[in-house]
Amino acid sequence: MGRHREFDEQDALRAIKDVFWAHGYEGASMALIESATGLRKQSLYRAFGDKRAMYLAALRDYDMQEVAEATRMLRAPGTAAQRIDTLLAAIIEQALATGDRRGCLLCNASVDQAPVDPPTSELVGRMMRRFLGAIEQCLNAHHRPGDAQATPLACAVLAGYFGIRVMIKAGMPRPVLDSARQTLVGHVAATLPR
Amino acid sequence: MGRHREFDEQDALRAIKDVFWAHGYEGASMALIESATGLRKQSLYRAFGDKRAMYLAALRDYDMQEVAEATRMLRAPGTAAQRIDTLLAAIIEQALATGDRRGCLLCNASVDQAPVDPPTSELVGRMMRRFLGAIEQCLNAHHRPGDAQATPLACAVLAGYFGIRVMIKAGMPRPVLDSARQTLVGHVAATLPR
DNA sequence: TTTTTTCGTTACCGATTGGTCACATAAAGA
DNA sequence: TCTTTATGTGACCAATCGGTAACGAAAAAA
Repeated sequence: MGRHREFDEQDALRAIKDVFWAHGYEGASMALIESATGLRKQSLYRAFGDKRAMYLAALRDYDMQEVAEATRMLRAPGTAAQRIDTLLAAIIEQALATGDRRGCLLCNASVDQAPVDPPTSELVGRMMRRFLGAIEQCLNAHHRPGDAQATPLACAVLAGYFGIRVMIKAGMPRPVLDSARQTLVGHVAATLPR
Repeated sequence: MGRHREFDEQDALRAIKDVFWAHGYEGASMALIESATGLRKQSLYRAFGDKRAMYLAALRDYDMQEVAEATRMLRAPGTAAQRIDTLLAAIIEQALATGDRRGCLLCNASVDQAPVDPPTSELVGRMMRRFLGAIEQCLNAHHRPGDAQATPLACAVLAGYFGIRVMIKAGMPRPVLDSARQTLVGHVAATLPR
């Protein structure tokens, strides 16, 4: 009994994610979300709850889609340094080629909502810890006894990742971004010889 | 002819900066700014222009106060690695001790307004370039012919700085922050032997 | 076919948004 | 002292904010 939803929740959530991604939480008005999804607010509220719930759902979707994709790149063939270099180079290249300044939704959420909204803070913390774990696992893949510990190095790589994302948003030119990337990757290669 | 302003513009600007710092651009309502400054909107609009102008003025004040302070720390006695370590340690310590999650206004502005507001983008770009120059100068202080180039290393240090600030906002625990700091500083020390 | 549930749409809600106008007043120059 | 200018205050503005109530229609179960 009852009627089925006419729109695809996944499609709608992806559109919602794009709006939060591009405009942040406060900057994403319900009017923007309506036009991005092609749906009316009542349908959105019924499907997802209030605006905050939509934001958290978008964050979770980002985790399952884009963060998972990055994690996959960290498991690709090659040395740890090569994989990290590939990931960072792809991010820089895509940003400069398309002029896309949305950056990383996890980074954006950390800066604009995590400090003021506890549920967001908790979710962001979980996502970041998992991403850190993926980096650590990547570094450990070629780890041999006697090598430097991977954990602190992973923290530095994570910081470098977020730093580069911030610098992209600030409009820093390619040489600066590439220098940061090369220096970071060079350090990884030197610390984990293989 | 004419009457003088009754309030101190510097004091008011500092209060405005604190509001944007803690709440971001969209999250900082004029009502918040009114109560933070103790002034009515009309006085604020007359003194500073519209909200956007207040934001840019706050950003410039942040540049002259807090960024200048950081730059000063990078000119303190000691090796380049020691100075950078002192700066990062102070940031981490202050954040964890006071629970202050406002982070760095330059970083916040890069993430939430630079991508969508050209004047902010331009100002943020200038500020970041100057900060990068300060880091480079710090690295060059003990630079000797034959040492690695300071410029790319400075880019990596800047990325590490912003990455740590993002990780603080995300609520990452002290060991993660300290690991990132120590790894970064260790790399600087190893690259610029002195 | 009838019943029941949820659908999508429209209209509407009070609150808040950034910003302006009018006005009495205080102060500096003549 | 008088004039002029800019002050601070409060009322007021349309627009937008996130969210809800009411409604006819569509569809699944009986």
